[in-house]
Amino acid sequence: MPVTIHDVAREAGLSINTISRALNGKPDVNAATRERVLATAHRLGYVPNQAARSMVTGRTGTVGLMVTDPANPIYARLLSGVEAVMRRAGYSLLLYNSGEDPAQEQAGVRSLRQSRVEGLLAVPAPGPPAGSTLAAAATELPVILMLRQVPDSPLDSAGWDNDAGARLAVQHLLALGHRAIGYVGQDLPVSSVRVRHAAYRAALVEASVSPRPEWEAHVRLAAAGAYTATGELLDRAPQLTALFVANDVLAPGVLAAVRRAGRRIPHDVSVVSFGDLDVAAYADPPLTTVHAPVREVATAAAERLLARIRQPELAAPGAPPWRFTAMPYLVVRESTGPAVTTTTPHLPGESP
Amino acid sequence: MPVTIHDVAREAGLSINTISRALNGKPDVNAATRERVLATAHRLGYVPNQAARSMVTGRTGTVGLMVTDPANPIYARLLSGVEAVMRRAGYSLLLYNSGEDPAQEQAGVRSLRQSRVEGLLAVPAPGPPAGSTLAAAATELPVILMLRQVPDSPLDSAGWDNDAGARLAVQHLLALGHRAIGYVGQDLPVSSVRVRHAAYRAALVEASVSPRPEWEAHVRLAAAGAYTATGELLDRAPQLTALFVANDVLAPGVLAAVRRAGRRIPHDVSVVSFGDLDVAAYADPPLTTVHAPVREVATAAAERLLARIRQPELAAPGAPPWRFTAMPYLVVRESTGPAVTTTTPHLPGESP
DNA sequence: TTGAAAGCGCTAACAA
DNA sequence: TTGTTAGCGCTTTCAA
Repeated sequence: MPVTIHDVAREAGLSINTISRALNGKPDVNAATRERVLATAHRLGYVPNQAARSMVTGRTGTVGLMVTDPANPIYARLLSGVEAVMRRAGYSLLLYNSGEDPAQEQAGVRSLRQSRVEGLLAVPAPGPPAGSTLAAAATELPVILMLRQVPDSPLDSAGWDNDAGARLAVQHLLALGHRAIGYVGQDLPVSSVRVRHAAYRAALVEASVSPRPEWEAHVRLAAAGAYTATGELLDRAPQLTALFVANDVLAPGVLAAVRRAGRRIPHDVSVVSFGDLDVAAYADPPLTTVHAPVREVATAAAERLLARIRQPELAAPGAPPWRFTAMPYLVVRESTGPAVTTTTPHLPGESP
Repeated sequence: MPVTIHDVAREAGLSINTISRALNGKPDVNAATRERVLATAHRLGYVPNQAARSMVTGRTGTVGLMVTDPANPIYARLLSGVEAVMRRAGYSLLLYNSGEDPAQEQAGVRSLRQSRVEGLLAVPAPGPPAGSTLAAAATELPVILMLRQVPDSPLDSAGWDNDAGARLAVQHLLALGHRAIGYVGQDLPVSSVRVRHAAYRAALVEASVSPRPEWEAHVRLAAAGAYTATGELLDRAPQLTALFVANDVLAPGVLAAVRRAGRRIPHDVSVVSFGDLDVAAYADPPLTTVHAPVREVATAAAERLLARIRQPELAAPGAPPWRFTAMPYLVVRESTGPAVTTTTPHLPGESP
């Protein structure tokens, strides 16, 4: 249906070969001829057929991007960063949403392989078996994991240091004198969540505080779930003077629940979050949060993928996988403050 | 490089034709043969080449999605909704970000046409000339505009009623007794922004309030810009008792600026926003906002595109374009309250 | 029920 | 500098 190279050839009175050469900027084309070809192609509205081109070149100029929830601000930013790098490199982006579902992930990999994407950037869905689909895909094309690690995976991956980031948050609270520090995180069996949770516990232990299950809330849904779960948490463990919220998307719900419980932030309860989305800076009070360098990860992953596409030998068999780990850092705002010691009698003249 | 249908044919001792028929579920294939083909294909890890298939069928099974900023939560949701519909229909999604730049939009359309997308869903970039690239594309393939209208465009489009939505917001403030109502909106020459702005003014006029330019702030960047601009606005027009914020992404900045100016919400300044993103529900105070039915628009646009792909005759030449207009509705939360009349003396016993 | 052959639109040898 | 030809992997007639 659309205009083909034959149409241009006929119209310009040349062979299809010459059209192809002229349009692709190949040498050995008379300047005047090239001019004429370009003009004719433009006049006819000719746009080359990528599929036909791919058939012969073996290259599709397309990479796949698989995320688990494109509406999540973190993935939206990730997508935005990846898209920018790929567009500049002349690659198209085929998007697929696994929705945290391994079966969808498998379907997505198949779909993307049908499209002969030259590489794949993926946030792995939870298992079981975690990462097996992506590992299988990696035998056929370059695959870069993003944000979540798969245990013992030989695949390239880019992310940030969830352990260090979570410790930063908890240590900040400890340094302020807090001991009864609660945890609010997602209930997802993926590495990023697990690592932050483990780091929270480890940081407590290192400060000689025993982690307690009843100080923790694991929520399924985002903001709404966090609201409910935090309310229950504060009922269950009223002694908590601080909360580590493992993900910014939960933070608004947590803040609302704390206020609903009649506790002031940070005076009664300090809150540190993880992510540093826009919401953190403009929450009330502005959230102290661990900045997650999303853009950095997106750019690094995308560029690594481009490098692997261009130099397949980068992934020598048996060579250790490439790993990019961005360092999160703490952004102190106004949702954290010194622990108010309620067991110590107030000094004279001190306000309650 | 990958396994081809020939490899499967050789391995199974059949012709490529039979392989194709068996794999595509065509009739007239012996059950045992089909079984053998499927097993062989699976064993070899055969995945059909979509490009080759497209060459002969003329269908690519791909649609294009062009947005102006995938990191914006509204577009992220839109993308998510579109992806869901397309995935269920067996279509792949090719993503392109115009970044509000008409030149990029043009490059994107070209790229997507090279990929022979069967249809295009697009949030039009601002002009000039607004929509000309998309209008040109529409002569070649089904195009559905989303969220923004292009004046006098013959293209199908889906969005919500920005005029009604903005009026809902302003009338809510008027009904609460506010008269000095300010406006904070983006500085983007696109219909959605313009319509909300015009509706704000119209609603004031209809209530016999003269709109004043000094009551308005038009900001370039999102939250950060809103913070600064709102601060200036409140300095310039301290008499404002309410603000209509034309876009949720600006709201956090506005709230922060209002607080920074020492004004309480809603006691001193009421705030209504537009969008109803997560941020609105969990802001402090929870934002009264006009709910923008993003998912509804995404679904409607995607389904319309599918319908047009399947039945090209839906777009009869000269027929009026399809238009889907979802109705926004007001969600009253806690950021709005009655106007406190400072010029009227307090009644005895009334609290200040 | 299966096979042979044509051809989708294009690029890349190779010839002229 | 330009034209001719082969063929990428697949589906679709048409024959067997």
